[in-house]
Amino acid sequence: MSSPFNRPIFRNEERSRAVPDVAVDAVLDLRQMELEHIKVFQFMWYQAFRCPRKHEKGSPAQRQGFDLTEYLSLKEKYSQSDPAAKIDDPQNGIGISCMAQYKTAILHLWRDQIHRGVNNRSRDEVWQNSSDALMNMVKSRKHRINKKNYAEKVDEVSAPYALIQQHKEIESSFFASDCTGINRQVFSTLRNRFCFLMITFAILRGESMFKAELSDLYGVQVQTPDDPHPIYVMMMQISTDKTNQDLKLFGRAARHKKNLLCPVGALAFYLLYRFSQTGEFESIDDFTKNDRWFDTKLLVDLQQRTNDLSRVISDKTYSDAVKKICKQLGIPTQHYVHLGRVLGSVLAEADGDDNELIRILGNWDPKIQEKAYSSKLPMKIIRSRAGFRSNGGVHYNARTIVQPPSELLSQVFPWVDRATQELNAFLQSSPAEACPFAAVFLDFMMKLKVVVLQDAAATMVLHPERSVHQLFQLDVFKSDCFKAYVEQMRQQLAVAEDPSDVTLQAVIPPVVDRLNVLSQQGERNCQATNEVSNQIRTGFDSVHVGHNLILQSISH
DNA sequence: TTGTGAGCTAAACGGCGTAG
DNA sequence: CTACGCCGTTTAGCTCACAA
Repeated sequence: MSSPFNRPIFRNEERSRAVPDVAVDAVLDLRQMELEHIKVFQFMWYQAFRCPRKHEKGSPAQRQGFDLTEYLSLKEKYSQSDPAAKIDDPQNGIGISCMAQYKTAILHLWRDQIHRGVNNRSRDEVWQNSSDALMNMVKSRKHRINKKNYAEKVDEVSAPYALIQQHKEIESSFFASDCTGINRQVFSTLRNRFCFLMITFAILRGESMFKAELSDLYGVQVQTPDDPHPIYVMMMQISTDKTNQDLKLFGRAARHKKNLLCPVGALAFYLLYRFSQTGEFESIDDFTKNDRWFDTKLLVDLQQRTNDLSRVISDKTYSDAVKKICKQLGIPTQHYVHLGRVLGSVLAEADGDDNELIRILGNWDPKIQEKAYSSKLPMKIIRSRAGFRSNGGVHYNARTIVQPPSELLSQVFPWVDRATQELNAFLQSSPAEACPFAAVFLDFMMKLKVVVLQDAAATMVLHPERSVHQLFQLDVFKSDCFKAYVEQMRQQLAVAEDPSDVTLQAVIPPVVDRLNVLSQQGERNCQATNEVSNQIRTGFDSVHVGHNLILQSISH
């Protein structure tokens, strides 16, 4: 990990080749002089207006720091622009975070100079308002520059929605069904799949996984008197994490209801295969010596044949795998290592889990979750504002499930199909290009086609007086096909008038589950089983029995 | 007493490259 | 093909001081 602050900054005077620190290096040009406001401002001004640096293809990476030539040409350029007019934004510039890092490095340097007695200026004489104004300018210009460059919007709004729809596909891709023969991908796919599921369902950070050791794992079995089956929870101690002061943090995940999504099962598979390849514990028969196995990492690399199982794998290893899959599935996202954490949090929110609990599971400081991860999908209130009960109950909205015939669909927004095809063809032929938000928008328009027809048909059925409106004089609504569709809608809506049908149907599967479980429990609950079964049978026999009775039966 | 922003810093990301 | 290093840049997210 390259970071400006992973070592003492100004300990050594000489510049070591091993120092990767960008901000520090940039500031190096200031080190030989006594810091004072003008120098600092010029330095920051240059940073604010220079081009972001990229790797030159083919040439070795070269550290740049303060480029005097570039500074002078920038100065020339901006001195010519009309001083009365607002200063132009650069085509593209570094962001506020980078500026903030420079500022931090400068203030460190200033303190260091004070400490060494080579500078006696106050902070205000080094960092003045004009420098702060520069910072504010960089901060506020981001939006303008994005707008001007037509920056992708995908991460701001849409990514979580796409994730919810596709997380099962992500899992299957990790499992890589083509790993049937002897294949060196097998190990890494099993490892990455476990990593993904664990991060998702325990809402972890990637690095908690990378740094975890086998000796951080243990399990807890929980069973309340009402539980027919125990819940087995896998616990992972997190001893090093972003910030954890003196607190010990945990990753927690239970065996998942769905076999394929189970992180504990994924771990079991991964370890089975790994041990079969490494034979690592076969030679350790003495678990009384901690030093013999405590350093063994949970996630290891077998590819490089370093045989060092205490080595932390690089985050890139995992993120590249995730990236590949996202690309393959056409998932618009900027998160890779973080994908599972985002996805886990978003899924929990969509399931209506309490935000406080999400924070606890994700080991989050309050407010960070809302700020950084919330899908902006508070489902409870959204359901309630859409006219449905906000807690409990099933979601039932009859008009939304009557699928319109394709003949009608093709007449609404006819351009969408063509545009989608063209976009797909474009993405296929030039995978390097990415316009994810276009795909998301087209997907939305596809859905709106259906909405148009469903709501129009429902209007015809429920509010026929509105059929005289100009809107409904459009060709599509005049066709026989549409009239047939309206009839279909009429039937569906008529059926749905009887809510007990709906609720009863929704309740049946859990009831059957419960019945099966009870009968498996045998004698212990024999009496209760009969009682419940009888009540439920009565429920099925009579149409008039509401779902309350059944729910009652279930909860007893 | 609770909420908030500045400050700081670790983690993540992206694009290049190399080794096995 | 996987793994991972390097460099530049952005994001995540905690702590603390201070305001409301």
